[in-house]
Amino acid sequence: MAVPTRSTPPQDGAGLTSADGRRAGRRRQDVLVAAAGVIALRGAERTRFADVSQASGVPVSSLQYYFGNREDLIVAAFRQECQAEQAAMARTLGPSEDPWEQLTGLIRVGIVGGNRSAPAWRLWVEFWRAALRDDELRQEAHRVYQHWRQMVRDVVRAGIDAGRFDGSVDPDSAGHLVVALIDGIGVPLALGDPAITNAARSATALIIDAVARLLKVDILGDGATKP
Amino acid sequence: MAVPTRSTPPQDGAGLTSADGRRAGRRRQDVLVAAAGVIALRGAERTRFADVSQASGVPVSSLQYYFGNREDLIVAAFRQECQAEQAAMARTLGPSEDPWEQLTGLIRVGIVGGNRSAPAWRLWVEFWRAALRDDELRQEAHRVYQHWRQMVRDVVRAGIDAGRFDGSVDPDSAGHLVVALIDGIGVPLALGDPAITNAARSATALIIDAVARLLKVDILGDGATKP
Amino acid sequence: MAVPTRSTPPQDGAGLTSADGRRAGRRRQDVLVAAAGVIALRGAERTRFADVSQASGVPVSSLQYYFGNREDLIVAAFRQECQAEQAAMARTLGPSEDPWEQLTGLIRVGIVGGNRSAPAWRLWVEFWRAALRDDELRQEAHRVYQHWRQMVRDVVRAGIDAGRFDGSVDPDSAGHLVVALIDGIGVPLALGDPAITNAARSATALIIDAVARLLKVDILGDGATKP
Amino acid sequence: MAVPTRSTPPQDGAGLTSADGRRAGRRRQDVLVAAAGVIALRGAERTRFADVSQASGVPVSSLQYYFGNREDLIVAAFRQECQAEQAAMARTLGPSEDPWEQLTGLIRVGIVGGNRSAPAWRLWVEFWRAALRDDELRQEAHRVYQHWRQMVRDVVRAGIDAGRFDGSVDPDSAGHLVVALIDGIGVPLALGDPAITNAARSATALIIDAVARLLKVDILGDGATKP
DNA sequence: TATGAATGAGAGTTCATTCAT
DNA sequence: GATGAATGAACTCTCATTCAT
Repeated sequence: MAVPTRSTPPQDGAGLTSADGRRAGRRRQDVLVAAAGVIALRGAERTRFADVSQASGVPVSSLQYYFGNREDLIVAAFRQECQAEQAAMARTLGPSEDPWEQLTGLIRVGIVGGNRSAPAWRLWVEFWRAALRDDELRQEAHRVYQHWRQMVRDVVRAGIDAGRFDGSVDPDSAGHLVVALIDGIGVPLALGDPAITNAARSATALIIDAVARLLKVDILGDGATKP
Repeated sequence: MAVPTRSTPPQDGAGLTSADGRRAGRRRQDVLVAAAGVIALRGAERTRFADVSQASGVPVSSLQYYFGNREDLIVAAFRQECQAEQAAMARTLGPSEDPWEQLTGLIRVGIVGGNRSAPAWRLWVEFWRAALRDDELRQEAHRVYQHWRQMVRDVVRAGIDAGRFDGSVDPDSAGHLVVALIDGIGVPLALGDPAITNAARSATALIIDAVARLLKVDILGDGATKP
Repeated sequence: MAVPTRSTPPQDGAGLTSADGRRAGRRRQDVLVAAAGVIALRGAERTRFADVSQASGVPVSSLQYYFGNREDLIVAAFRQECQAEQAAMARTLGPSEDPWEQLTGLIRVGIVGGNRSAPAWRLWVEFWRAALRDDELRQEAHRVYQHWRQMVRDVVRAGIDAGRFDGSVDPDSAGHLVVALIDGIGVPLALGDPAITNAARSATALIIDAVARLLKVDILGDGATKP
Repeated sequence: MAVPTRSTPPQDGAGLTSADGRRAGRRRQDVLVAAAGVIALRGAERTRFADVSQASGVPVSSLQYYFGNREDLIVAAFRQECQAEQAAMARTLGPSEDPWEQLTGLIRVGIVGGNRSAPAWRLWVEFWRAALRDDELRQEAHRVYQHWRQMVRDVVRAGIDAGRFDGSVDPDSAGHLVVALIDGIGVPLALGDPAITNAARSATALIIDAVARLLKVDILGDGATKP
């Protein structure tokens, strides 16, 4: 029984579940996804209203009506992407209860993203760049990092408790390191570095191996962590 | 072969050592350093001729006369910065002959940069962003990565040969991982992430520790690598 | 003949007294007063629907529904203000029967307006400016001037007949001059000219004195006009 | 020996007499005159860069290069007009040494302006309106009024000293009144009020007559001021 | 009747670039 | 060789207005 009204202006973050706001949310959402695509393609600074308009089919003035500002549109697109990423992360933890599987799952999702590695990484580089000078985005970035590391930390702690990971490992540090490894391998991936792209061992395997080494994982699950 | 007049519209990289072209080279160099400063401050896309002019004291039209294009000026500034970074890296290897000390030296320089961590990292993030869409800069980035990893690889190999690092370590992988760890920790540093900035263990210590763990370094140098 | 529903898209000037159109008339009136306030504050050209909406609490699209056009809304506001002014003038004549008192009353009201001199004068300057290029407003301005001068003329004539003013005075000219003096002192008042605002003799006294001089008023009312 | 260079950017008020600034001054001056024309025609608020560009033959971006701002262009045009007016006033005093002739000269110039009465008055109304909300223009307006009144005051004082005007007249008040009369008659002139335009006695004669009355001028110059 | 949603038109402003010394 | 003057192009933003309840 969707009300066939046009749509309502954003209300930023709200309205996703409101009665007839669903369509508004839809349109807003669609625009943001389109905007994120443009950003990945052209870069945030070169993302014009005209580009997003063309990509989304929404008139320029409507975009301004929805988001107020070019700046705000870009920020909204980034935030939406961050939320999507975090949601994907959270979903990853579900399937298995094994800490190591959960951890490798997180790493895999972190590196490969929504199965389109390079473009996704380009967007992240754009995000970092934008967050350098935008307070709102910087806060968002801190939140994302915090969430990221916390998920890793929790899994590592669980792994230690379960005797799967070496007890000498500091879960906090592990959180920092795993995230750093992922971001750090993401940069050359974004840049299409042939040394990574064509590496005998894929980026993901490389990182997972390193993490196994760091945690001295008991890969077999027999309680004997690596020497 | 001395150029009798002041200087020639640069020819990129040439003339740096010519007799009185030195002065011209100086000016070019100074401008590029100033430009890099502006880029770190305002972002590459928002770096206008007027900004660089103000920062360097060189008139706008002279900048154009020297570098031709806004784009070209930015690219030149980035390349100059890359070269400076690589030179700094190379210098780091000199003082000691001990592989572990050399390696930690590289890491230290990589993370702390020219003793102004955050601003330097901002410039790197800008560089990655710019390299995403500029062929010339992307090639430059690949070169930088290659050089980086090679230095690490060589040191690791030497360390293994010397029995300081665990023999099971793959020097190639080590190169990738060390560089990834550095870049990966650099991003939150650039963003002023409080979780890193205020961390009990400094970013550098964190990374060095992780690398030690990965390489099972014989820290004491007694030939017994970590278990 | 009562209009059964609330009100009709105004028809300019009609419906003010209809049975329950009174409410609608009220609202229209209120909006126009609010609009006049905005005009005095921001200037007619910079008076946007949004401003009047905010000042009156009436939604933008309702304003358009009521008044049709931005232009038309502005014009209506000015006309309403003119009518109010003329009504105030007419009321002034009532209390006294003495021509000189009536004349000074007119001058006083003309200069001080609705007891908020400067803002009122700002509105008049706005009105003149608007009337320069709007036929409807220009006609209105001519009407206002005519009415103004006529009131003065009539009072002057009565004063001459009563022997209070010098017989050599031409009532027509007096009308022009008195109105000119008032408008002419109003301009610096509107502009906050310190030379007027802080003048030893207030603007009103200055003008009344001059008019007395022009008319050679027999101030004492003893039949002996000034020499 | 005019240097055939293009022109130099404004420097507001300066450069009118500088060596090669003459051409710059010329162009600037021409633009301002053209702008004043547009303002009189369309009103200051509706004066677009495009209008002035068309009227002056100077490209829009050059106008911005010269004046920086639309606002600043308008202000400059008004100020230039004010200066021209004041210069014309000052010139008026020269020819005769007779106070009454000087005074009527001032009045005539004040009312008729540069021999194009109505358009000139439209510009003044625009000026007042603009000065209502622009600090710079408001100051300018105060200066113009001050100068205006001072000229009248000085002439009146000279006239009293010479026995041509009645000694009971206060020169200060006379300054205010004469200026007020002129402005006050200018408004209906600007509005094309038929009652003034077609008046048997022209606006100028009307005002001069009133002033004569106020000052009890000894028109014949025989030392006997009017009774 | 009255109002929120959406959009087109128009204008200012910034900035790289060209031109002429 | 080096620089100031001038200008065109591009883009954001504001705001009246139309449309659909």
